Amino acid sequence: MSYTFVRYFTNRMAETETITRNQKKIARYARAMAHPVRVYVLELLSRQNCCYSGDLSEHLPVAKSTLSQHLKELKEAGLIQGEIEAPRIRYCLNRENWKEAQELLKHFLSI
Amino acid sequence: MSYTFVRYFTNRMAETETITRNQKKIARYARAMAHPVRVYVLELLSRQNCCYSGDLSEHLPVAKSTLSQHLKELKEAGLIQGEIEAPRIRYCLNRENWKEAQELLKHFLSI
DNA sequence: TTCGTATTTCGTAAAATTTCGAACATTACC
DNA sequence: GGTAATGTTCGAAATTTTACGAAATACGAA
Repeated sequence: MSYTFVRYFTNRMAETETITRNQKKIARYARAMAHPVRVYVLELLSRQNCCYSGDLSEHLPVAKSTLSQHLKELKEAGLIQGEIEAPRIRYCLNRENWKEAQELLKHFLSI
Repeated sequence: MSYTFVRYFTNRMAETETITRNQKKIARYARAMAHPVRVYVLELLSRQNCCYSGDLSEHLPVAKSTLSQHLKELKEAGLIQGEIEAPRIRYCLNRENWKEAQELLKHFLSI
């Protein structure tokens, strides 16, 4: 059970605050997924390992600067990471955090 | 497999628009879950069937009007519903839409 | 009918999100 | 050193979100 790697306070409310750390994390990840463009990007990245901003820009109906903004937010949420490669930047999922988001959200949805 | 009740365009991109209907739905549900208070409420409701606004208000560190606003957003997202009962209002999950959210998000997270 | 309880809606304000085009960075190649 | 290719950051504007207290609503009970 991979769940054992994430501690859940949700059942015991084992913290002073009524809203737990995990609930805040869930909200944070959900916020990152709260835009169609970002859902599209995450879905693409979890299917094919990596992609370039240009690939996305070709298909998505938003300005490059807008796309860049969304990528920045996914990066700030910890869900993706970008590696500079020549004139381009290669974006990949941040597997570790993606896994945490999976576990937290799936658990949250399964209660 | 309950998945058969939700059609996924995510693999085939079977629509004219690059962003699919389901990706928009996922973003919409994620947005509803994008605040700690709303995560708390959803988690409580999926654990115990129903609750009253007052119960929540007692525990959460927000003004009643703020809580009411969050409940309204969950209602607008289709995730909860409120039934008038005496002077109070009893909030429950909207099981049908909650199930859709579960299926869409879990599938999205499992790709 | 008047009062108290439970909760929402309104008005308002601050902060965050979303979007775009223009300007700026970085590197590869003549 | 120029120039093209690929992206990001900046500046600005519109919209949305979040939050609160005060006022309004709805209803049961005295």
